[in-house]
Amino acid sequence: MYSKAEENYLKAIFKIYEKTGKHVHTNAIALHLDNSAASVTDMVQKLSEKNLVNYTKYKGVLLTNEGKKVVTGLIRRHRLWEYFLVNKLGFGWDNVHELAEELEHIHSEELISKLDEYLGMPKYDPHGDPIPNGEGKYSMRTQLLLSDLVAGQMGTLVGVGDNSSSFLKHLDHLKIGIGTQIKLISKVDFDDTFLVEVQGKEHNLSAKIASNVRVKMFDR
Amino acid sequence: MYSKAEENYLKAIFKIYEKTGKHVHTNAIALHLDNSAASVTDMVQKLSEKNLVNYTKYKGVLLTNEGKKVVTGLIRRHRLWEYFLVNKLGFGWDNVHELAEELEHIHSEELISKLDEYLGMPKYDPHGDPIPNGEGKYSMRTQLLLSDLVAGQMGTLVGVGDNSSSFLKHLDHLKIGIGTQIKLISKVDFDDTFLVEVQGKEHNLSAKIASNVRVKMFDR
DNA sequence: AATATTATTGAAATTAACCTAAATTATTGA
DNA sequence: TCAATAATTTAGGTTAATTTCAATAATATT
Repeated sequence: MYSKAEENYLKAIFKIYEKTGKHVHTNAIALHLDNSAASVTDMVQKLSEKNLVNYTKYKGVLLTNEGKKVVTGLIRRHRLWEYFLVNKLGFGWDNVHELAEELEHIHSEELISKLDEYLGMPKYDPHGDPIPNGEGKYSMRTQLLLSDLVAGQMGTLVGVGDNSSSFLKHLDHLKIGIGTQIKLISKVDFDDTFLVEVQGKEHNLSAKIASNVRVKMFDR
Repeated sequence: MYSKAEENYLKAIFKIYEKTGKHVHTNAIALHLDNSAASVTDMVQKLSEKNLVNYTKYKGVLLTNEGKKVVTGLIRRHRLWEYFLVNKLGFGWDNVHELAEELEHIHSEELISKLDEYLGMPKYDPHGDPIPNGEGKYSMRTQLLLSDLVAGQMGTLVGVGDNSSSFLKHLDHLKIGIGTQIKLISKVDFDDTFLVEVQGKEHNLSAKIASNVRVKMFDR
């Protein structure tokens, strides 16, 4: 199996690639992992040796299929543990990331498939992110950003774009969570904020918040 | 916090001390952990620096109170995870040791107290071993070895002295587990075996098995 | 195209956890 | 009691994952 360090590099590469869709530069990885660029070069060469990434000097890396498989496994474990921590042990959704980060490095296939079954094979984690199945497949929901709605439209919150504790705590405070129904009353151009209605109450949300809330439109 | 390696050394020292009750020699630890004696000396000196053991050159080590506290925490985590794996996820009792060995190194106090609560604060793990509470206290049951019973006496199996997979699988095969009632019919001096009755069936158990089965006598 | 900026690399050093081989100390049994 | 044997420690290395720092390559700016 791969070491914790290797796995964390692969995850970082995956995450950065998700945003940019281009070759992932060593510097970007160094920034993300708070490591020196020199360490990253070392590790990236090692990962390339093991055929987990394709590496071109000065250009950056891309995950190979093998590398993607490793990352999908990590994400599956991470999100299943988050689901367990929140829905069985009663942790808050703002509080489980670090623990899942440790638990995901336990590799037993049997453990994960039994945990999956015990949890009822959930499709989404507590932040609305999809949980890959045993084969690495996961469903993407058609979803929009709250900031992309048109005034008057209504949606159900299905995910958040940022899992930072401070953001999630803020949502908790507003009594907004997964499943909450949100109606966009209007966009306020003047200060680029969003007037919404949640459970009968009006709130004024910043653009930063609105662009980190993912909603699903009602089927009609 | 302490590293995995340090914790494993402390656990080994604890286990060996449990059996012998004397200073724990370098070689005994090396044997237990399958390390070289020289590595053990290194680590033991480090643990001594950190006041987790008292170390006398050429004589061996004893755990300090601090060291004992660390070990009790490890045992608590290990046994709670075993309980979870067996009673929630459906693992067999012969199959959980290695996984618990990994899970026990996750240090979150919140995780363990929430897990404990979720499990209903169990007092014994799936092998009948006591689970220390948050303060490190645990109850010892008055228990006997099956091999110490007198012919005709009956007891309930409450624990096993060996958690090896092969031993536990053998017990499974005989349909003997925690809670099983066992009656000693007679000791067979000739070949040092034990004739017992379990659920209406007679079995002839070796001395090795009988001395690794712990029973509690019926209260009358 | 020349220069400035940013990214990448190589070399040398560090730390934790190991190892082997050699030296030292303890034990024991003739 | 003292020499042989066993156990332990020391000394000196190895490996994985880091770091820092200086040199070099690629890219961007004027």
